[in-house]
Amino acid sequence: MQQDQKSELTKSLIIEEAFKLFYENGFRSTSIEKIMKASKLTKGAFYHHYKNKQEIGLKVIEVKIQKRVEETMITPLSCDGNALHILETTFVNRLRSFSMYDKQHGCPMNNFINEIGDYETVYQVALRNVIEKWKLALINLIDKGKKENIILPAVSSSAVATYLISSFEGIRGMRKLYNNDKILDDYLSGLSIYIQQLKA
Amino acid sequence: MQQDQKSELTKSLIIEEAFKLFYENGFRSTSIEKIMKASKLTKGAFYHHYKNKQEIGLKVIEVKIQKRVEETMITPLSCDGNALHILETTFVNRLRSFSMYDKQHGCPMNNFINEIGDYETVYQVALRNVIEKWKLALINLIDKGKKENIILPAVSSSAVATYLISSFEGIRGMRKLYNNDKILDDYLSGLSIYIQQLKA
DNA sequence: TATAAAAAATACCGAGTAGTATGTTTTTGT
DNA sequence: ACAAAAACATACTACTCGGTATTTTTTATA
Repeated sequence: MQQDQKSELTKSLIIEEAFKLFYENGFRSTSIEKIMKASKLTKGAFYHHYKNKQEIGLKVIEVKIQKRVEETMITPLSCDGNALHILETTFVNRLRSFSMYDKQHGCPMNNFINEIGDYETVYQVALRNVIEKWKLALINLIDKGKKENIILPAVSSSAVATYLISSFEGIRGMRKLYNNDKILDDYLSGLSIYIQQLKA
Repeated sequence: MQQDQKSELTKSLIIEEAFKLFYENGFRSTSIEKIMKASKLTKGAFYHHYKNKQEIGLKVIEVKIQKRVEETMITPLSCDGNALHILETTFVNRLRSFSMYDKQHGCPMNNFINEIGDYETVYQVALRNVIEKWKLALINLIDKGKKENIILPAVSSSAVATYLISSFEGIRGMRKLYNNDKILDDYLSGLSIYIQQLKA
C-alpha cells in the first residue's frame, strides 16, 4: 500500500476508535493508551500522527460529531414539502432510529458540551460551530415555512430553532437515566404539541 | 467543640468543596486530594469520614444537587394562583437568576447526567430520583391547572413536564458555549410560546 | 540494492490517581 | 487523671496519565 494512503488509514482508524471511547466513557477518562490499544497500535504511532490529546479531541468534534449532526439532523431538512411536517419527522425519525447503545450513552455532542464545554476555549468554539450550523439549517427551514404560509410569521425562527435543539439535547441526556422509552414517548408528545402550535 | 458537631461540620465542609469542584471541573477530573486541599484538610480526614469517591459523589447528588433543584424549581411551584403563570415564572425567574459563574458551568445536575449518567448504576438511580421528584411536582401543578380549567385537559401532563425539563437542561448546556445571553433569550421566547399554547 | 524518509514500537519521565497503613493529636467518658 | 476512641496527618503503594526520546521496522525512490 502507498505510504500516504496507509497514513490516512491509520489516522482515521485512530479517530474512529477515539470517538467510540469518548462516546462510551467520556473524553477525560479516555486515555491515549486506551485509544491506541483499541486501534491495535502503540502510543508511538499516535504521537507520530497527532500532536496531543487536544488535537484528537478537536478532530473528533470537527469530523465525527459534526458529520453525525449534519447527516441525521441537517440533511433531512432539505426535503421538499411542508416545512412543519419536515421538522417533525426529522426529529421523530431521529429519536426512533436510536439503538440501545445510542440511548444508553446519550448524544455524543451533548456529552462533550456538558463535560468539556467550559474547559478550554478551543472545544467551546468547535462545539459552538456544530450547534450554529444546525441552528442555521433549522432557521432556514422555518423561514421557508413562513414564506409558504405554513408557519406563523409572528414567532421568532431563532427562538423556535433554539427551543427545538435544547429540548432534543436535554432528552438525550435524560434518557440515559432510564431503562425504558417512556420518557422518549413523553418527549415526542411534547414535541408534537409544540410543533402543531407553530401552524399558521 | 463537641466531637459529633465537629464531625458533621467537617463532613459538610467536604461536601461543599466537592460540589464546587465537581461543578467547575467535572466529577472524574476532580480528585480526592483536590477536594481536601480546598477543604484545607488531608486525605486521611477524607477517608475517615467517607468510604470512597463514590460515596462523596452520591452524597453530593443526594444533598447538594437535589436541594438545589427542590429550592429553585420545585418549591416555587407550590405558590397559589394561575398554574400556567406559576409554571412560566418559575422557569423564567430561575434562568434570569443565574450568575456568570452559573451560566459558564451549566447545570450541575445535567453535567453529572451527561458525564456519568451511564457510568455506574448507583449514579443513574440517584440522578433519576432527582429528575422524578421534579417531574412529579410539575405534573401535580399541571393537573391542578387542568382541574381549574386553566390548562387544556387533552395534553399529557407527563409529556409537558418532560418537555419542559428537557428543554431547560438542554439550554443550560448550550449556554456554556456562548459568551452572551442571546441563546437564553431565544430559549425564553420559545418557552413562552410553548406555555401559552397549553392554555385552556 | 543502497539510502533516506516515514511509520510504528519501546522505554522512559514526572506528575497525578484511589486507596491503605500507620502514625499523632484531640476529645470523650469514667 | 487516664484510657479509649475519634479526628486528622503523614507516608506510602501500585497504578495511570500525557508527553518525549530513542530505536526499530517498513516503504519509497534513485
